[in-house]
Amino acid sequence: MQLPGERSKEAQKRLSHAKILASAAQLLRERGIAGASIADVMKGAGLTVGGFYAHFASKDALIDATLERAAAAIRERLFAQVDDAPTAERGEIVLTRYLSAAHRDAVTEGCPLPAIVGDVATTAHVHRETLRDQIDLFVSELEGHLPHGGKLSRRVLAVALVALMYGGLTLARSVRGTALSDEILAACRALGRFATLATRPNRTPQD
Amino acid sequence: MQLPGERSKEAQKRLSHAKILASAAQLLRERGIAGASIADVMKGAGLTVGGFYAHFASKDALIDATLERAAAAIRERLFAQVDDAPTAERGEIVLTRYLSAAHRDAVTEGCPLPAIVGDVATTAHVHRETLRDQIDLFVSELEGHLPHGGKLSRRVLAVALVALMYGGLTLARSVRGTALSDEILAACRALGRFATLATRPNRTPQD
DNA sequence: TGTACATCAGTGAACGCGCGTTCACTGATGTAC
DNA sequence: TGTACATCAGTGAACGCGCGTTCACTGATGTAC
Repeated sequence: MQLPGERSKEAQKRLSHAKILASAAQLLRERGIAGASIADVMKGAGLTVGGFYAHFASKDALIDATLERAAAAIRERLFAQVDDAPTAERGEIVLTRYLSAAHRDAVTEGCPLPAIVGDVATTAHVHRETLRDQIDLFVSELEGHLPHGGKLSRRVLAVALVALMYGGLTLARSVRGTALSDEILAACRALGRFATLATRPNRTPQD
Repeated sequence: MQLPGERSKEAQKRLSHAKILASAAQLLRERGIAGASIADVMKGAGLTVGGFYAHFASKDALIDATLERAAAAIRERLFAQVDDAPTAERGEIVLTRYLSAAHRDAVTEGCPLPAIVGDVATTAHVHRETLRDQIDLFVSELEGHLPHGGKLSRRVLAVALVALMYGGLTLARSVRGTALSDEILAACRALGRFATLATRPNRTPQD
């Protein structure tokens, strides 16, 4: 007999699937595509290598699924409660969260872009479409939180800010532990703040 | 007898060394660290694998040397003749060159950062110091071409612009062939232009 | 100038290693009657 | 309810592959006398 929520064969598999994705999400962000080996991902899920292919058709499929998942997770955290703030400040809030020392240091819980984009730009072309979709989602959601009426259109500003955030965070992580790392985060926050606020200098916030 | 400029044993070795570095510079930028295998680098130099270790102590040493070389080369091209332009326009010139479709597409002759930074941020920690030095050189040289008196200090603006350029170019390459790719370049140019020009709105260019 | 020896850049096969993927097998769960 | 069979998630060894690195060897160049 099967109580709802108890382990049936199906439920057990779904649980394993979730564990694999969670393990992959951590390892992918921490070590990149090549560094997140299937053996390590499965070990992190409490399973062994061979079982992987009952859940995913290939490593590529896992990476795509993990990228989508991790990107959705960071979006949720970045934009959480942003609507509580006045429109004019929302962009800066997102920017400050993304370009924080906390985000730089908490690699396994953060944005997956730094671990993915470089490889996709060079050799991992298979993930281009998935990546494009996730960048689009990020840009669109950010755009929705930016004020109208700046000198740069909301779309242009959103696209440029995503590039600035990605670039700043990735550069800061690449020189982690040096003074330059903190400097990069601070400078990108400053430029971003300047762009989100000063683009609409003669306007009264109105919502 | 040995004419100057003729092939002595030493000169021959120096020539091979240069060929290896040139081949590595191409492959590194095109395929990243992992994609630039020693066998392929040596083949590109017209040599075979085993000879590599007469020139470099390890692959890591090759990557460091190549990164320095390629970074110096792109700096030279980016800042070429910039001094001929008025101070106020110099930042924008560099920005426009870096964030051009031509630079995005000519991967093997371009900036090495997109091929390197992501890996150094995740697993290739050995190259952190070399990378830091090259970022520093890039920032310093850019700073020297920015005007005084903006709302952001020259240093802050230079650091942020490097992050914006790196981020924009790498993102644009990662989604190469899509409409988003061109959009990213254009948006980053727009933000960069806005920051370099509009930061000093009430000043007369004076040099 | 000629000869014998030393040097060493470059060759190419071999090494150990970690990877993604495959596959015969196991054993708990699910189904048929 | 009990029994025989089917299913299939997960195991763990094995595969072929490409990698960085090593090493015995080659042969042209350089040196000593």
